[in-house]
Amino acid sequence: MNTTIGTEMVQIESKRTFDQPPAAAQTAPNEGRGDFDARLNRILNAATAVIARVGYEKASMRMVAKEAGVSLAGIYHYFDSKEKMLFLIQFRSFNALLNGLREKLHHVADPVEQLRLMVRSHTNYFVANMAALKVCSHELDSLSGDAYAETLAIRRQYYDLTRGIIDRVFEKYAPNSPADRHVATMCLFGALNWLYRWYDPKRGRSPNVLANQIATQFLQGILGVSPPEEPSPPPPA
Amino acid sequence: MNTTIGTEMVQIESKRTFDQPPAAAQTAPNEGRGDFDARLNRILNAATAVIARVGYEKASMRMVAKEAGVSLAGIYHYFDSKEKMLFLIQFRSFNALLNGLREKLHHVADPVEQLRLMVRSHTNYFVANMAALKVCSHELDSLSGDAYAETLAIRRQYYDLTRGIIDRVFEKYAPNSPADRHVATMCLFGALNWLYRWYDPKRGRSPNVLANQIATQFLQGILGVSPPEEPSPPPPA
DNA sequence: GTATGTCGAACGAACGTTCGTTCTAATTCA
DNA sequence: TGAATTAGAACGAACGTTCGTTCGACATAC
Repeated sequence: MNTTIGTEMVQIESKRTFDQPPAAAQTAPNEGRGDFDARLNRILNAATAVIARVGYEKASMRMVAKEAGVSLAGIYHYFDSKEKMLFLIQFRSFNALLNGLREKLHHVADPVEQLRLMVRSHTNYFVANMAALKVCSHELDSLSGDAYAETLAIRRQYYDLTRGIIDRVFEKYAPNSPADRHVATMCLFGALNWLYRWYDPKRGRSPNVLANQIATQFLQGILGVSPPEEPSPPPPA
Repeated sequence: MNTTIGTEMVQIESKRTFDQPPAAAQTAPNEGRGDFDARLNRILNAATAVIARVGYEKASMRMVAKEAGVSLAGIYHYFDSKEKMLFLIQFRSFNALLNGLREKLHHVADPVEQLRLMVRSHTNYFVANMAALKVCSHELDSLSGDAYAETLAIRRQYYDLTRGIIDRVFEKYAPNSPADRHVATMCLFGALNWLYRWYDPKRGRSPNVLANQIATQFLQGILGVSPPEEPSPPPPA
């Protein structure tokens, strides 16, 4: 099915199949789908909140049903299983994260600025979707089989995208650094993925200040000197 | 009860109470305790392995019993409950980590060297006790009530110890840095606690090289320049 | 216009399984 | 013998999932 995530469309499998062209499926061609999607999103959001609160294993389908205001059996009209439900949550988030970053990177060429962008993008998405990103960070191994492989593939793309930026930063500004690029990348992911354990946007520094410090620390850490500061307003958009 | 962890002794509560002096507790004064402790450790190690493998909620007491080669009911002679068992695992690890670091810090005065020591100590403990530290990093919220509060208190001590080092690094080498000390500290913990997700000592760089890179990146990150390198061999032990 | 048929959506109830924990009786060891 | 410790059966509770049914909106037939 086509589900809107942020601004991009991604293919997501749900229970509904579209082997037949959906032309004459409904009299009101969009109203039926709207109902379906609205309810799907409501359940997914409820599930995300519950899983973020108590963890995947402790989160029961009954809790999700209560939080979503839906019957227990009603949930199974949208997912085959609890595991597929978790898969959808993670898949949607990782896709949004990945596609959002890809799009933004087109407007920036310098690798240092790209890395700042990556950190800012990740932090902002985290602040806007705390529960979802907590589920993504904490329940990485709760899937198995094909579902796990599929999320792993997306995470791998996100890693490769970030790793490429870091490689270019090294190449351009510290080509002779002995630092292991993989270790450096995972340190950055560690700092970012650990956010869900401690960062509260309502109590701490603003997301932008936080992102700036993380990015600056990381860049100084691998380059050994203060990297060029953010150039005053970017060239005409 | 007194249980040996690494080289230090820590107070740990288990099922056995010592309201009575343990003098005449057993005919063989040390052999009985040895049996008890050996079996306790065997069960704890088995539980650590199982929980690290499948997670706390999915880890059943039956799995632990099988892994330890003990009957299901037999486990409950050593713990009141599954939660107390997890508590003991975390409590022992955090205590070992904390006391190990405290002891080592006595031999070093410069805060930069102290921080390198902290990273090396943490990394080495991780490599030597991968399953335990995975359980400590991943199951932080699986406890509740008093057990949670108690582990939180130890973690707080570990944070304070590290935070103090970082504060002194700033004070001595970059007193005017606008960086938030708390954010800096949590970035370091993020990089360290994320290790269990990706680092395999058998496949990647050696623990010492890894620790060096993490420490150097962090120090450069907050100081903006390469910090003084490790002084050649330490003074006579 | 009304009755009939169809289909997806949603429901409460129940299924079989597994969980943490407890009970009881047998066994072990000094 | 007697105290300590075991294994295995059994408990109630909670789990994910399925079942048979009902509801309501729309299409068709008369």
